[in-house]
Amino acid sequence: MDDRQKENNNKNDRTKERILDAAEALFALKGYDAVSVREITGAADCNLAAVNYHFGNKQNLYMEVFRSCWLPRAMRIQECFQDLLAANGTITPSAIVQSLARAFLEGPLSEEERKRHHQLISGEMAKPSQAYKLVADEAFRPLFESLLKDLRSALPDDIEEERLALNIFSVFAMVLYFNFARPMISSFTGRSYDADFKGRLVDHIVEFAVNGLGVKPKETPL
Amino acid sequence: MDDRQKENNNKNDRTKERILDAAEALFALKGYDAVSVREITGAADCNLAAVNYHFGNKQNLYMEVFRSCWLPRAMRIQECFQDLLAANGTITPSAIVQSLARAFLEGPLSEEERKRHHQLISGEMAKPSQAYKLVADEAFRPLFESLLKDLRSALPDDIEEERLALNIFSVFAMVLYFNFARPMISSFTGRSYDADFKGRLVDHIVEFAVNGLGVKPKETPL
DNA sequence: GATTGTTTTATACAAACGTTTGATTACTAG
DNA sequence: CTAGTAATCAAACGTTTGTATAAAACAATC
Repeated sequence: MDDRQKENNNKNDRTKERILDAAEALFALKGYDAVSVREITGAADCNLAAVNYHFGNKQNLYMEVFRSCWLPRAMRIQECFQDLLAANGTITPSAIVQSLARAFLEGPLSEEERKRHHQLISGEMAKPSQAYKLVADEAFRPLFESLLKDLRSALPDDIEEERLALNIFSVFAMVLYFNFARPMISSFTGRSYDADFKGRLVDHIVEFAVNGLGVKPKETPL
Repeated sequence: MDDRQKENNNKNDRTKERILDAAEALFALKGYDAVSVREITGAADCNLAAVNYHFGNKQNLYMEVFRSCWLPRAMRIQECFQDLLAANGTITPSAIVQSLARAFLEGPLSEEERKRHHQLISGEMAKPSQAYKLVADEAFRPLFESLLKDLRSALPDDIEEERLALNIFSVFAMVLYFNFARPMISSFTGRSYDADFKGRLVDHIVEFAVNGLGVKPKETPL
């Protein structure tokens, strides 16, 4: 019974996963409306009707891309952040910011994955659909809460809650912007996003944000 | 001759401008591919063929929206920034950041205009088209250069060029993110984007960024 | 008032869209 | 081998898409 089910799923998922992969790549590249079902099934090398058979309709396929492609990757990034932070020993503001920046900029994703990941969410933030709620609830909110907790423990107790939130958003802003605005940043600085430059960016983000937090907690033992 | 020309243009531009306005609103709301020519001409209350008559095709209309709607507004924002900065007297880092943040967050645009403006450029950064080059060359680059010059004069001479650029990007990151991610920020903080909150955001950006710049120039006369 | 050039109109077109259908193939279970 | 289920396929559905066309309406000049 188990074997039957498993083999069955494997067979089913063969084209189903090819469709998901092709759909994700195309949706990331051109956006939902600019991609046709024929384009997707063409890239996935399967029949036109396969999308409706496996996913019901185009919208469901789009949602499924976020559910089973985007979210797991977001989880991997977040786990990478947690690991980096844990490996850092004590939880200081600079350790938090650095772990976050590294997880996003040079984290577990391949360059191709990072591009897809970032382009998908860019499209969704520019023009939110149903997928936005999914992503906000399952990825953004938990990461936000986790950062809130970490930062609260690393900063003096008398800091107000709203200021804490704004600080987190500001760090987010930099991390996401340095991913989001890659073309512009590369063009204006004349530097490509190689390992060197990404390391430089991480250093900058850490320095800028740690100063920006505006408090000198225990991490400066002077 | 003048009158004839003028009246002629007025007549012509009547529907032409209605189309531009409707197109901008719809493109901002739903993105290029999700908007049909029929939808636009319907909203502009004119004939279907008017788009092709006045603009040649849909793509040209989209470009014209950026050329004659978006760019002038970007100029107004930038002028507002220059005015605020000039009114501030001496050019200090905090004056620069504050002027920039205020120009973008509470600047010359109405709330509706700001929404359109930001949504149009979000879509273009998420999936760049020909319009991106126009916007980068005519708006982003000049503002960037202008900020570079101002900041250079307000910071010590020994600061390296790349660091200066990264600082500008970081300030940009915050200013744009606090516009870009409004839904998320409102949802997570429970605050709506009223005058109060926007003032709070400006203060936060200034404080965070000025500390982030990490140097204590003449503006702290202590 | 006829003429000329410009704008608007109704209509048509082929192409592309998402989705449905019914036949056909592949595979499993009895 | 046969019955039955799941997956694939070619073909077609009815809409909607962007664009083209040719006639009508309009405005200004002579």
